Amino acid sequence: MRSYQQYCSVARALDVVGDRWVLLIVRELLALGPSRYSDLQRGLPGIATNLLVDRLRTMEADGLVVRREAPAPAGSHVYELTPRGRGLEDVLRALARWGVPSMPSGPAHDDAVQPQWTALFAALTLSRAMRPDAPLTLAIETGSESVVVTLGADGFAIERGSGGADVTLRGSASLVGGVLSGLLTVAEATRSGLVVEGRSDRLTAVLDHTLTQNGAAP
Amino acid sequence: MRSYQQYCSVARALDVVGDRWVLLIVRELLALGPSRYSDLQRGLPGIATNLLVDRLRTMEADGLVVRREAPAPAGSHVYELTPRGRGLEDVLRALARWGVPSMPSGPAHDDAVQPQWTALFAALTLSRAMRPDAPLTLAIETGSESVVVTLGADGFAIERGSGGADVTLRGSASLVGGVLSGLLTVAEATRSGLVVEGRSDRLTAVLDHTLTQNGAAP
DNA sequence: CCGCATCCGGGGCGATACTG
DNA sequence: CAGTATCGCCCCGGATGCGG
Repeated sequence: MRSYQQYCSVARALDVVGDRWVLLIVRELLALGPSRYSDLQRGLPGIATNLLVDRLRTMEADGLVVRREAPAPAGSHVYELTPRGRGLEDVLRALARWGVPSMPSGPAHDDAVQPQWTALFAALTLSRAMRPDAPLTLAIETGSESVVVTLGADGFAIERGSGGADVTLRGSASLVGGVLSGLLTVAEATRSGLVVEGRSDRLTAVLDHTLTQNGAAP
Repeated sequence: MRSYQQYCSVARALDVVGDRWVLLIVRELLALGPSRYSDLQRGLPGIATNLLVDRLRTMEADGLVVRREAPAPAGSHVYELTPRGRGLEDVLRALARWGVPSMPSGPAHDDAVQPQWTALFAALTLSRAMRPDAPLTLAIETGSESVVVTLGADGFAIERGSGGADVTLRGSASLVGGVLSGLLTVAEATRSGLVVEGRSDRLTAVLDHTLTQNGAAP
């Protein structure tokens, strides 16, 4: 991106992350951790292949990602966030929160829907409210795919699959998102077709804690 | 901006604020309040006139700004943030913080430098640490222009000029910014040429409070 | 002078095809 | 699987013009 040439930390930040797709690439890497090129393509429907490569190269030069040899047997390599790149978590959290009012309308007919996006929203907004001693695993199933989020006070992890979670949320992405953002209560969403399995009490406890935290502290 | 067409609140947010210059326009309106077209041009060196109009129209359609008749005698009109637009304060705060590591190098030879940018940084990062009963007015003089920031627990205000503030910071933007971001102590910056006048003790108290708040809270 | 509108050149971006 | 190459378009930047 062309620099704004302004000695302002906001402008400087945008010089690096203001380019199209950059923050969404960070989103994918933050959600799913070290990822291969094709994994990123899956999570970024609509991106052109040349742009994905371009962005990854630039982000590597800017110190946001590193390209490493893949672990274990795979002969390929993976892209991974650096600490500097992970520092964008606060930016993504702010954007994710600000974007909430545009979500209740539901996905347009040609919008892509992927569960790790909802999972990351949960991780970004709920992780801060976790008790240090009681992590929570949450399965999110929107459409045919599903992921499991592990929420802890010290961070989070998201993995594809649906292995034994404490709670499972199954239904349309807007219902699941509505519950996670506090716009809908679990009871309301259930009435609208959301399926909740497992320890729903633990989920509502975290949601309540998050809401009071945001409502009380200015 | 072309939509990402992803049902993700981050992508939705970027559909609205991801266009070039949009967040910097928000920065200017957040810093200086209702502004005329030419005021915005002053604060956004490098923007083309057609782009500024384009962005303002789009932002108006998206509900970020409103165009009002100018108050008092002026026959013109002003642009003002809506509550939705002001909601981007958290996004700007996160970006401003993330951009700090790119500031100590100082402005490049053709970088623009304007005091309200430094003032907004101070407002965004320090306002949260203010005691409810003790607002602080801070004059910032970098180069020939100067502004006064009023920091309160409930918000902030920035005005051009230099009328009687509690504290005055005069010097290069990187020294002033270094102190405000906590990278330099007042003593260190003073040794490097920063001039501090007035109640520097009240400034250091707020800075200390901010640092401990960010250092302690996870 | 302020607040735009118009025009034009260049580059970023999007879609597809192709290759090691 | 992980990119490279190509092409067309539209966004962006810079300049100029113009009405109130």
